[in-house]
This record gives sequence, structure tokens and C-alpha cells, in this order.
Amino acid sequence: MDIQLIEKQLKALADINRLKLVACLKQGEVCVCDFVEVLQISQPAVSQHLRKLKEAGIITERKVGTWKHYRLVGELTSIVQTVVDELEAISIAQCKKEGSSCSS
Amino acid sequence: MDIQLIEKQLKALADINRLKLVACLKQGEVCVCDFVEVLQISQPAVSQHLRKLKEAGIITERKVGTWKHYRLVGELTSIVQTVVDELEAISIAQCKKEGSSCSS
DNA sequence: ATATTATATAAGTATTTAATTATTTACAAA
DNA sequence: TTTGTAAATAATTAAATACTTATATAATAT
Repeated sequence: MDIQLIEKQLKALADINRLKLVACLKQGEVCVCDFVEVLQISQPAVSQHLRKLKEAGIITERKVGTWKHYRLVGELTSIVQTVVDELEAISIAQCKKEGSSCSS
Repeated sequence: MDIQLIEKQLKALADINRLKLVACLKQGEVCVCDFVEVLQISQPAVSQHLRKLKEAGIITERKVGTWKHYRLVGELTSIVQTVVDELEAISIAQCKKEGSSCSS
């Protein structure tokens, strides 16, 4: 594995908000709107974090109407997989706002 | 494993120069003076990188006269161990300057 | 078509990070 | 004790990062 890619993936993970996103995604798909509630940051901030994770090959997206659902990619590198394994899964209560409109 | 510690260790590793330091340390102890040659950055910059790795619990030091030798800690967390495993060991030629004065 | 909703992008700002040079500390040798 | 060498710390600066608000895009519903 190339050292440049290792650096890119580590940089993508080395942020408390993105780690929380990944912890939520352990549970399955989540949409952007839910993350805004969970992380208490603005919607554009969430979008930017998700983009960074996507560019590092850690997550992918799926469009569902006007929503977008994000999930972990199927084949994670061993480094990312190890981080995912170490992260406590954050409870669904914390990952999805109550009665989230975007539950597919 | 606490999410704060995960973040700290990931931040410590998420830098190309510190990844190179860790790759060198796979081979065994190296002293600060050698790293200056390898990374082509100033001695204080190397010291600061080493401090960050030490504060994240990734390396320890050993004083040898006026030199300091750094090495990976014995019990790495699974995340750090996975990164170490993925890193190509950089050849000794690149990790120690020729006839390094600080080879203990 | 118009309005509404979800998300992305753009632009600007504040904070953090990584480098530099200068200085200090610690040890060794003369 | 003075001199030299290795490394750490301090102070500063430059670059990268993570937010913000404002705006644009895309799909849905009226």
C-alpha cells in the first residue's frame, strides 16, 4: 500500500467529527440531514466532511430522491477496517434523529 | 478504545514525515540526527515530529550520551500496529546517514 | 411553472499545524 | 573551565484545515 494513500486515509480519519460519522456508518446507511443533528455543526460542514471521507475511498453514496444516503465502502483497506473495528458503534438514537424523514 | 485517543494517534500518524519516521523505526532505533538527513527538514522540526509521536504513545526514547535513540513502543495499539505493518520499511541506507556518528 | 426540501459548492474567516531561525539545555572532550 | 555537539524549547511565520454564511443545483410536491 502506497504511503501517499495511507496518509490520505489517515488524514480523512484524524478528525473527531469524521470519526463520529464513521462510527454511525458502522450501523448502516445514514443521510446528511441526520448528521447535522448528531454533530451539531452546519449542513455544509457535514457535506465537506463526507466529501473528504469519500475522496479517501472510505464511504460511498446512494441517491434516494432528494436525499443522499452514505455508507462505508464494501472493501475497506486494513487500516480503515481496523479503525472502524475499534470505534464504538454510536447508538442509533444518536445517529438518527427521532422520526428522521430520510429513513429509506 | 477511547475515541479521543484514536483521534490523537491518527493525527500523530497523518503526516508524511511522521509516517517516514515510523517506517524507519520499523528497522530499529534511529537517532534524531539521522532523521534530519532522511527527511531534509531542520533538526527542530524533527524533534517536534518525534514529540508528537511520543505524546501519542507510539514511540519511546533512550538517552545514549549526548544522543537520543528513538524506537517504537513494545505494545502498539491495533490501529498503530496496522499502520506500521502497512508501511514499507524504508531501507537502512535511507534511514541512517552513511557512517552515522550515532550508531550505538 | 412555482415553491419546498436536501445537499453541494463558493467565498470568507478563524484556528491549527508545520515549518523556520534563535536560544537553551545537557553531555563529552580538550 | 572552556569548547563543541546533540537535542529540546521558544518565538515567529506560512500553509492547511475546519468552520461559517450565502448561493447554486437537483429533485419533489403543489
